[in-house]
Amino acid sequence: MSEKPNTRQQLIDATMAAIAHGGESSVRVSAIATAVGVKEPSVYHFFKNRDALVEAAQIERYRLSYTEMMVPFEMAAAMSETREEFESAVRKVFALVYTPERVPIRSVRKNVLGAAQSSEVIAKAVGEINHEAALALARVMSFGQERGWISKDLDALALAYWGIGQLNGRVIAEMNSDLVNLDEWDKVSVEAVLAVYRYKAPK
Amino acid sequence: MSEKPNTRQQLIDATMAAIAHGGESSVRVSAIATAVGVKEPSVYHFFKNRDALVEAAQIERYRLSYTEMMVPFEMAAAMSETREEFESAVRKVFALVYTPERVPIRSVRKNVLGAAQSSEVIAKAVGEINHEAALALARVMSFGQERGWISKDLDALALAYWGIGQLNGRVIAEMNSDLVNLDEWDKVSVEAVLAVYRYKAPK
Amino acid sequence: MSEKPNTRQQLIDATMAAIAHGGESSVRVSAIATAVGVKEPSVYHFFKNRDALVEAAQIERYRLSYTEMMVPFEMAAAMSETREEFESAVRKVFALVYTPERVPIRSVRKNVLGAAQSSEVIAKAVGEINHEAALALARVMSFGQERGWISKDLDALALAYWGIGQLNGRVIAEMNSDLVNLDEWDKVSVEAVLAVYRYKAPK
Amino acid sequence: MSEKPNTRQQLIDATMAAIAHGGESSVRVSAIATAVGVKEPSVYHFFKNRDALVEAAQIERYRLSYTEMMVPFEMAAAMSETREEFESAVRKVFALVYTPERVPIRSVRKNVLGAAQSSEVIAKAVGEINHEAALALARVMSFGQERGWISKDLDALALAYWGIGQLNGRVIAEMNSDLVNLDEWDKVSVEAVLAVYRYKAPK
DNA sequence: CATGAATGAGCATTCATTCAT
DNA sequence: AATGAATGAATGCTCATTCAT
Repeated sequence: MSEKPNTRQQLIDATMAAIAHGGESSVRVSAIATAVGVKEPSVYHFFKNRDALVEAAQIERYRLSYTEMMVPFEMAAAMSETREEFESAVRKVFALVYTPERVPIRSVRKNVLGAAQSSEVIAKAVGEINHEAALALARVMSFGQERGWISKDLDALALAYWGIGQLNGRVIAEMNSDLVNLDEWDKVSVEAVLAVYRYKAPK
Repeated sequence: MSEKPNTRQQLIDATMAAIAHGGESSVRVSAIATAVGVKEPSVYHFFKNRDALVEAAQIERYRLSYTEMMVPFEMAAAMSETREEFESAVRKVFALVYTPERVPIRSVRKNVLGAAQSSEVIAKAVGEINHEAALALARVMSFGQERGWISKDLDALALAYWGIGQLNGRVIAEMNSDLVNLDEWDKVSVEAVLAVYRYKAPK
Repeated sequence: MSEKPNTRQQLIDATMAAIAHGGESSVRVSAIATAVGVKEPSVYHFFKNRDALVEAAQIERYRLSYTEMMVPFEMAAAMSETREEFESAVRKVFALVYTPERVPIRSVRKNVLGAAQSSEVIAKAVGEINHEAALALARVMSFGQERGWISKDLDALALAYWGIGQLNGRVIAEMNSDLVNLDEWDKVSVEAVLAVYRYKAPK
Repeated sequence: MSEKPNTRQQLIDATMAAIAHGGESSVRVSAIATAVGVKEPSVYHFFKNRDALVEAAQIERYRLSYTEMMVPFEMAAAMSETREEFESAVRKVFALVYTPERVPIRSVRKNVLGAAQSSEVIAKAVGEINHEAALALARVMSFGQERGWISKDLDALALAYWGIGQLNGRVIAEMNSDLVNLDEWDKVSVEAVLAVYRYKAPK
């Protein structure tokens, strides 16, 4: 009893798949329509034009890449009682995030980020999503600062943005996973995170 | 002795400019030809097709974005004598790199990185360039490790890749420069770098 | 009730005319579209590409060249009662077929036959059309054999193919109609046909 | 010591091969040049333009297809002493000509014939070659007529043209060699030839 | 909601040919 | 005899988009 056509969502899904496959500019309205099993003009019932469709898909892609990622961090922090537990939680979250299965998710972000350059709308949406995520993470940072687990000499929001940036930095290493030892990279990253949390400003 | 036509290089230059202006998909073979002062068919004398031209240009763009960046770091390290001098050098290099004028350079990299997803050729070239840069940086890391300025408990190459990744992480903050304080972000980043250099593995 | 656009057939017709005029390679998609009164892209709405259009037209040309030719033979044979009448009918049919007005029709066939060499699709279609015609003619041959007007020592289908081949053989003479007496050629051909019908295998 | 470049002949050979492969219109000057190991401009040293090259190749193709074929017939006839020997010789020659190895040769002719339609020059050359062959064959016919082996009621030249036409007629059967029994076809053809040689005009 | 038919607006690409070297 | 570089002249084809049904 769930035979809803829901053509609109299917179009977005097909577009997301197309983008994942060949990049934004490889999206063909005709191909999307065919993939969903409708004809081209139907696409225009749901989206003003090709760009609107692509934007919707890109934003959806970016959003999905986050929701899968931020939740555990908030939870892990909330459940910690001591600095040791907190640090252990941080390590676990990063171990989870740096898992091979997450590579395509980062790939998505790398891609949408590139697309943002030529689309105001996407850039704006991406910025908002990033900020939303950063704010959520900043709350965790503040929580840690209050507990004394994170240095109060650093700005919580900046810390959050920087933390998210860690993930983006990994894509470069991932592109040469045969040349760099990703485990070592992860170690550097996690230790850097923990080290900076412990940072003390010189008097 | 500057009368060489060198049409090929001019075509690449014009394409680089076009990409910088409107993105990869905005490149028009005819426009490139016109810009260089030749006719379209001549483009095909030097490049198999439009894609080959765009690839050559993207790779060149990426390469240029690095050469402007890596040199000072190597020099700064080589001139240090003490840990204090080294750390001071690191701070200066990052201050230089995180300068507003460098934003467009990172933007280029973000962009080519996105393009790499749909082009094997570009992905390969980008990977190679990254690795070349990472190797150069790894030499600096090793140098620092020998001097005792950088922890020997971390892999030099991983440290290098991670260091380069810092720059990529900044683009996310740069997209919301009105919401995050970039100076704070830079502080987090630099302190993280220095902190991780000083890392000591637990016994 | 003649308001049907039937653009597809019109495109084939225009292409047939174009081929007849300047050969297969003279076909211009734009010219065809203009002739039919539509724009170029519409051509691609009905045919995958130029080649598909040309193929369709060539096959149609070949098919038409036959339908104009086979019918009378079947009728003539069916109406004969005696060997004399049959032979007289054969002479009349050949007289009709070898008429100067038929030269262009043979020319079409010669032409399509040449085209078949570089197109699998055309070759296949031509083969089928030939066979269809040969089968029809073979029925006439069998009919004649049953009546005792045609030798049973020869294969009906081979006779049919050979009979059709007579027409193809004439094109060579037609190319030098100033040097050969075509009436004499026709006489040889018809007498050969009748003579072979009367063939008796040696004991 | 036979290292003559003889580029000209090589160009013709390469062109003949190209035509055999994809038809006249598939000939690309660049491809021909590459095949021979020179650059395009060199082609223009030897031929005024592409058409001149193609014509030379087509005529060569057609000529070659004949020289391989006519000689044995003349010889066979000249060596006969009686009608029985002559008929036996005719059978042998046709058996030789209708051999599977000759199929591609007829294919060449079918092809050049098609090409002749769009080129005056080729048409003229083909006509001349045909006529030359027909004249040679007509001499054999006359020889047979003098000996009383061939009906004097038929024109020698027409007989010659018709005889050559037999070969052209076979191509249609050859295109469906899986559907027609070519041996039967050959039988029809040879018996028709011999029967027409024995033709007697009604008084 | 859906689509067959049609099109405006480009654009990449091919290819024969020339010419200075 | 050969060629690197360049080009004039087309031409096939793509693709987003519209609209009547």
